[in-house]
Amino acid sequence: MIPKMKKVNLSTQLIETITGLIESGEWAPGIKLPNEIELAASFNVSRNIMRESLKILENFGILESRAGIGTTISQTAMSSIYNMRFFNQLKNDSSIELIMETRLTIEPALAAYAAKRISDEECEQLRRKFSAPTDGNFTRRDDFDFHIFVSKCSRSTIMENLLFTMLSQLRNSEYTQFDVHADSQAVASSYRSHKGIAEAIVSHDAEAARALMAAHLKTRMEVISSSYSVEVHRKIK
Amino acid sequence: MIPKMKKVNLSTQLIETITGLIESGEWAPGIKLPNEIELAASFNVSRNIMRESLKILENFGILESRAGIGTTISQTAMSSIYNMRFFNQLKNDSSIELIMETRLTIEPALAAYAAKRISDEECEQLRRKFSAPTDGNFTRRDDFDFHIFVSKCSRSTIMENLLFTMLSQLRNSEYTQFDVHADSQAVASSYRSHKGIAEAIVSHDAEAARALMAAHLKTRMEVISSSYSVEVHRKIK
DNA sequence: ATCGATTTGTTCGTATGTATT
DNA sequence: CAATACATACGAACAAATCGA
Repeated sequence: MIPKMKKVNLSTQLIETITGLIESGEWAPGIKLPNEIELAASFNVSRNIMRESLKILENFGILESRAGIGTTISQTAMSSIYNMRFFNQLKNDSSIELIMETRLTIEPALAAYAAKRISDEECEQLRRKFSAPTDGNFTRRDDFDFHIFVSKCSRSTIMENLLFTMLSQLRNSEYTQFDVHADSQAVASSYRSHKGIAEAIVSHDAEAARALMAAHLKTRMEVISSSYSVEVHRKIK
Repeated sequence: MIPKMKKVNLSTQLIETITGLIESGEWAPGIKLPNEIELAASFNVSRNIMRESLKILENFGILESRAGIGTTISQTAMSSIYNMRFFNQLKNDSSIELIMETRLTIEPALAAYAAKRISDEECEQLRRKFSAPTDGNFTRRDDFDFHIFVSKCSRSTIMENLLFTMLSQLRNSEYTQFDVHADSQAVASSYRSHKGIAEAIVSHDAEAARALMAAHLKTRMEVISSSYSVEVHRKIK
């Protein structure tokens, strides 16, 4: 098995070089960069490659380009670089433990906010989900949908988006094959947990929703870590 | 006052068009795209513009390009698109209320994890911070540093990075001028809170650290919302 | 208000390296 | 090994935006 090195292309190298220059303080926020042609020359690449890199950095909010003016280093460059690193970490290096730990922190709060802020229409939707007889047809997709629905009712969009991103990671990860729902007993247990949480939310009982969600996630974490302690330590994707 | 419309350039439009095609299902994950020349022709742009857009989408993990093979839509395209949207929201549209609500959820947990996982060396650093006489010289920067330091000790890097990003937002926002630290009484109060949290952490008392951090943030939120109820509703930046 | 200088935005043509067959 | 298909990269040019004289 070959390590499968990915050859980094020029623009990726350039991006790292430039962010390094900014972090080291050599390129300070606010200063104006040389024009693209000079930049390309000094980095010894073509203007097109230079532009690709600048575009990506602009996309992250690190640089700002305006026609006729030039390119400047954003005043918020430092925080944008952290933004970028956060994004890349979330995309590539999130272990299942980290994700579950984060879920355990934010989801009980999301359930509590949902109980306080859910609309009447959303209550109706939530009731319908659990009135229909779902005998054995409870899938992992239903699981994701439930957690996402609750988070939407919370109106706390930062955490909602974070949860969505993490759940998408889990959905795409190797971990899915070890999902507790493979076990039919766990399926039924999970379904009951969801039903309990939903009831707490529609009756606007924030503290009950919080406690039930915390208990639900703790149970799932224990099942995962006890059954698959080895595999779980592997990184996602 | 002119609305200051920024002309969207071609690659930005292209990115939106392509993500739209993927979200609508027209371009499904896994399928191979036509080569760059054909793509550029069908979108009626030049190859360089096409490449700039593809590069950015590749950077977000939505597309995958390999020389000699072609460009394919990533299997994780859907979650990557959400990732991208989350990132953009966090970067541009986070209100102070949302940020503070999120901080109130994650920071007590981070303090608790820090109490459990802090190293001896970090304990020493934390003690030093509060043994020195900081008579009146407690700045907003110290405030940020304290919260960041605690989050680093938690070893929960997802929440740590999220917090860092949010604090950077606050630091760069208009809100800084309304900061509670303008009030010297609040400065002293905030410093005492930090000291108490630090003591709980170095003595590995997780629940005390959690409770003190929660109380600290709640106090600050109340000060902010009572004193500056109008301004606070404005978006950041 | 026009003109010219500067700089990014955009396009085309061409050459090179890499992977598949 | 050769042919093919493709992304990667480079260079030169024109268009459009901005600013200052």
